[in-house]
Amino acid sequence: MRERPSHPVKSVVRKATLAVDVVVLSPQVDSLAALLVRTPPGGRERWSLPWDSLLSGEGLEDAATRITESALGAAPALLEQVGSFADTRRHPGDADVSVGLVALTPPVEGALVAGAEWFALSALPALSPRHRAIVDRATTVVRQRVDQSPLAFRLLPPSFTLSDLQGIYELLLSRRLHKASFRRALQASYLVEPTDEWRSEGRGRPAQLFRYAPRRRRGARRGVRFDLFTEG
Amino acid sequence: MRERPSHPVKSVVRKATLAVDVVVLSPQVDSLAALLVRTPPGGRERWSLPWDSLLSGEGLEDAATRITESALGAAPALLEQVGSFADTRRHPGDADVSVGLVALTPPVEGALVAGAEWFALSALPALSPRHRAIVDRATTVVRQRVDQSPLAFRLLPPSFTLSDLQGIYELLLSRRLHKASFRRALQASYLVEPTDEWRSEGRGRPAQLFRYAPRRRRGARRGVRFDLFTEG
DNA sequence: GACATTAGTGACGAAGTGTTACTAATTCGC
DNA sequence: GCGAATTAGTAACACTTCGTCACTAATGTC
Repeated sequence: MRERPSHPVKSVVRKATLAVDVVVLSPQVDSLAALLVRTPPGGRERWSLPWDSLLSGEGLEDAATRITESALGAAPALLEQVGSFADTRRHPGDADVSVGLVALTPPVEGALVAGAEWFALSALPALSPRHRAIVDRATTVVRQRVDQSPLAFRLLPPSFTLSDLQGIYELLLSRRLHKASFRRALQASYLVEPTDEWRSEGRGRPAQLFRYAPRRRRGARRGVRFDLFTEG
Repeated sequence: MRERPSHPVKSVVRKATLAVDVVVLSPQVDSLAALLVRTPPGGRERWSLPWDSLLSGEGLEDAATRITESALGAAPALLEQVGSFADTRRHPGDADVSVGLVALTPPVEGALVAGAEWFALSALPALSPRHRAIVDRATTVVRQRVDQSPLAFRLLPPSFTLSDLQGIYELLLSRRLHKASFRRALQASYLVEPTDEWRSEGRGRPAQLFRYAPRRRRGARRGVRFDLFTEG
């Protein structure tokens, strides 16, 4: 049995080098894309996630917002933590500890900051092992939370068609969804409301535009589901 | 400051004081309980979560295991990260950054380490604001993951009755479940298998003992559910 | 033996889900 | 102009899942 000092030896909190690493995601033409920044010459990889140290007194989400702005030129629409990492996988700045966050943003109009570029998630360049792990964790977390958090709506402009929305869900889950089922479930959820605008994309029938307008629903109160213990 | 000759100054990763804070949970008589340790005299609160700094080269889960052992006298059955915290809420060791983890353990036989004690989650003593936030986050995370991860089974001994299991789910979700529905869903999940032992608790019909023995199921592949956007 | 107590199951109606097949409104090619 | 192609949107059916009720089963207590 280990012994605790029975006395006021106030233990000192050790210091560690700490990085905040952000996976900025946005929908591209036909895939989800992550924003990477070019690394200074001399590093092992040419690209990395946007990252920085935590400034003193700064919260994690504040730092992630600042880091996103410095690479994207705009603040993200939503931030979520995806986990912390302190194992031996190498960080581009050799940080002892990384806090990983995922930032979501709809397609951005303005130009990116110099040195930043979008890469499809399925075609990322080489990243440091820790950054690679953070990206993988981010995609897992996004997939897990997509139906408990309005993630998909943060990847779209304020008004969107239901086909747009379904497309985002399909990107996030990387599988096809059935149109009728998707709309019926959406209807039942009271998450969107129709606007009186319609959009014509060229061919095909014009689509009605909707906006995200969640109404408080009475609690679901479902039983346990013993869902996907399938650790994918 | 580290410099690379002939090149732009490589930004230095700042140091921060870092703590690993563990919420150790175990089922007590009729509630979930968290393990707290007595703080050295002089602090603002008399109790805190078990915590420590990260030793150099140590992974977060390794640290959490070590910290749990030092308060519980045994390793936890399961660990999960619940989030990191760097806001202004006070930590008992004034750490800049906390990484919070939740540790699950079935009722432990041996004695606790001196200075450690179980408290029902619903009747915790005063904790530092950051520790309070970590506990709250831990209960939320546990509730969210209870049907995606075999959390409940880690709070039980290797063999258990289905009523035991249902009781754990009710503790974790803090609501009553219906017996028939619970068993039907469990049946469909192929997560447990019966042993040939039975347990008689005194009154009532004896119950068959089961063990956790998940069989790989074919993927569920359900549509999107637009579930609980009800941020509790 | 009557009763209380806990374990375990069958079955019914309601709600939810996957799918097919349809109608609607537009552009394109001719 | 007109049919084919294309995209949007919906009705309806079969089937599954879920909440609930009502029951049977096996033990201890009096």
